[in-house]
Amino acid sequence: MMSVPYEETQLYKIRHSLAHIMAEAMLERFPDAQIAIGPPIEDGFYYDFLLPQSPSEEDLKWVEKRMKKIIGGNHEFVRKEVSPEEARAQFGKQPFKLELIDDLVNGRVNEMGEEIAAPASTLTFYTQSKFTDLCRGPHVKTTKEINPDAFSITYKPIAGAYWRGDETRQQLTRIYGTAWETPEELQDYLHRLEEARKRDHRVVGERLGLFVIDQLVGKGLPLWKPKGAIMRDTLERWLRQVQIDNGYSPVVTPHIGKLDLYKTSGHYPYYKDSQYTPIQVDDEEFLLKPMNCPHHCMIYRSEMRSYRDLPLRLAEFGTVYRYEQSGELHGLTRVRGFTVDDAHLYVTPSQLLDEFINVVKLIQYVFSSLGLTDFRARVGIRDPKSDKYVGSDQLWEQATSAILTACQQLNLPHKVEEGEAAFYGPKLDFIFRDALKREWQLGTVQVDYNLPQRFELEYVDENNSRQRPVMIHRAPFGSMERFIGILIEHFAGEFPAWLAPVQVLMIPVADTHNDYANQVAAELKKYGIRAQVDAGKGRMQKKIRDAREEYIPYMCIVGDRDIENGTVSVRLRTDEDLGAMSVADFISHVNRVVADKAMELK
RNA sequence: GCCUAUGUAGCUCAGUGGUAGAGCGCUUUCUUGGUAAGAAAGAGGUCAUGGGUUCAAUCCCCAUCAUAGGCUCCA
Repeated sequence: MMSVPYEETQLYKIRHSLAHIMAEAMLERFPDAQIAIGPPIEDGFYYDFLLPQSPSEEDLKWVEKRMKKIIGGNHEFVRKEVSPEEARAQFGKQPFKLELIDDLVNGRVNEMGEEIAAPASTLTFYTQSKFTDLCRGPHVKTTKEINPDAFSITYKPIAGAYWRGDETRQQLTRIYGTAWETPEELQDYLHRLEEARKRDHRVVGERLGLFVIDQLVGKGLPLWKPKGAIMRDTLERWLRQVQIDNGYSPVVTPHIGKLDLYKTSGHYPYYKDSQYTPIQVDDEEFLLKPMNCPHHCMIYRSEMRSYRDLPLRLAEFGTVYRYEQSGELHGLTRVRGFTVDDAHLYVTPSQLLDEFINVVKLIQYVFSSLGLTDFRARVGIRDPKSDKYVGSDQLWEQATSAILTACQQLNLPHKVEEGEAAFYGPKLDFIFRDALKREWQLGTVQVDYNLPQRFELEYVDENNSRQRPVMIHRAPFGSMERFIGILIEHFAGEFPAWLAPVQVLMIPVADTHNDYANQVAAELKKYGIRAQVDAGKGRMQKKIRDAREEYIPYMCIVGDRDIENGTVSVRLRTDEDLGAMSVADFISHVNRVVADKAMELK
């Protein structure tokens, strides 16, 4: 299917034009405002302003109303080519625009900060109604093409944004808008946002009792409650076994290490700002472990290695601590203490490609077992303009080409992106799209020639000469916290049975049936099924309702009939009624669904 | 870290310049009910924290902390 690039669509023009209309209305409300840029984005547009005071809700409502009025005026968007001098004259009181003009005329960057090929000798203006903007277009012909009831600028609070995305420069006020061709599409979009809010893992996690973040413990330091911990443990045990089956060796390392360890690894100067301050004890300094790699390298180095020992695959669910900036913390997806499903593979150069391919296959297996099928691969390479990377060009070439070759051999569609590499090597990331089509970076595989060098890792080859191994870093989940956060949102709390914290809830019809319910639950537990009895007060209808709201996959209603026949009456969280079945049949049913990691409960 | 907003019971949220309320949840009692909320009573709050204004502050002002939406960042 051929698709038209976004830049050429009508929707793009509508959104771009609305950005200009918003700027016009804003200048009426705030005549002293300085205007920066206002591009279309996914789902809408924004415009950045420097304002004397921040706009209130009333201001935004006024502006939105005024925008509808401007649209109703049926104004033309008039394009005009101008010389740099004319442009400067027009925007004499708009310093941001003057800077943009300078950058265009001097052939530096365009309004989005992208490098441009040649200096611009002419610039273009677009004018609608009483507003003229420096802009390359395209726009709608007239405001008639815009449906005044298909956009909103009050759907989202105003935001702060740095001029040119540079944190050392001025902070502007950004107003976001969303815009569509029809009011129905707008409603649909707002509805989707509402849905996303409802499945927010912070909300669902609280409601289902999975985890809690308490400020007395510290920001970004989640506490796993019993129901969350059992999920996490289930995932961890499964992945650990999968890894053991694939030749990985579990290891365990401490939560702190001497500062010198990270100086040796080279991590310390690079990530100084995002680490907890070192702990001083006697004459030594320790760091809360920000990554597991150095510890694993020391395990490698603790013995003389032969080429026969390689690949050596060291795996650890290693908890690390990173001092993320406070504004970046977010529920479970961005935290300060988290557990990486980490492994480091030490391989000979000739094993690199095969091992890399095996790692990717393992990650694919892990994702597909969880029913996560919608993901893409991204190859992150160096940003040629940055000097933050270590290692020789030759090693970078080698590593990059190994990754690209692996992608080709695996037939893995991938996109190469500059500047996405780690400081020590290129990487392959798996970007997952959840049920709401939002993208999340999950698994990552990285090739590293740097750490083996820094730790002087060696093995003895066939000719009895010492060689340097290559290292592969990999984490299919990324981190347990982030991964579970994403699973919560993807499944909206309705986990497949094998992951559900409570798999079966026994609901006695009356409390005279509690004994039987307890007896059946004990039997289920014997077979490894996570079963609970709701022996509390209240009617069974209420208990069914509560179980539904907790998304418990199986409800077993038991009363006189079931006691008489030795059955359970099974109701699914999908409201489907499986009717009465013997306890033995139910156990084998649940065990099959759990063993298959099936998405369906039937 | 920066911009903006918010902070009242375990949760969701009303409310007021004269020291507080609802629903859900929790406890107890009554109800023993076959597939989405039975009834009643009770417990529970230094109104985020610290200052200031005031005869009087949960409410107004300032600071701090936390949270949210963004920006920047993300080994």
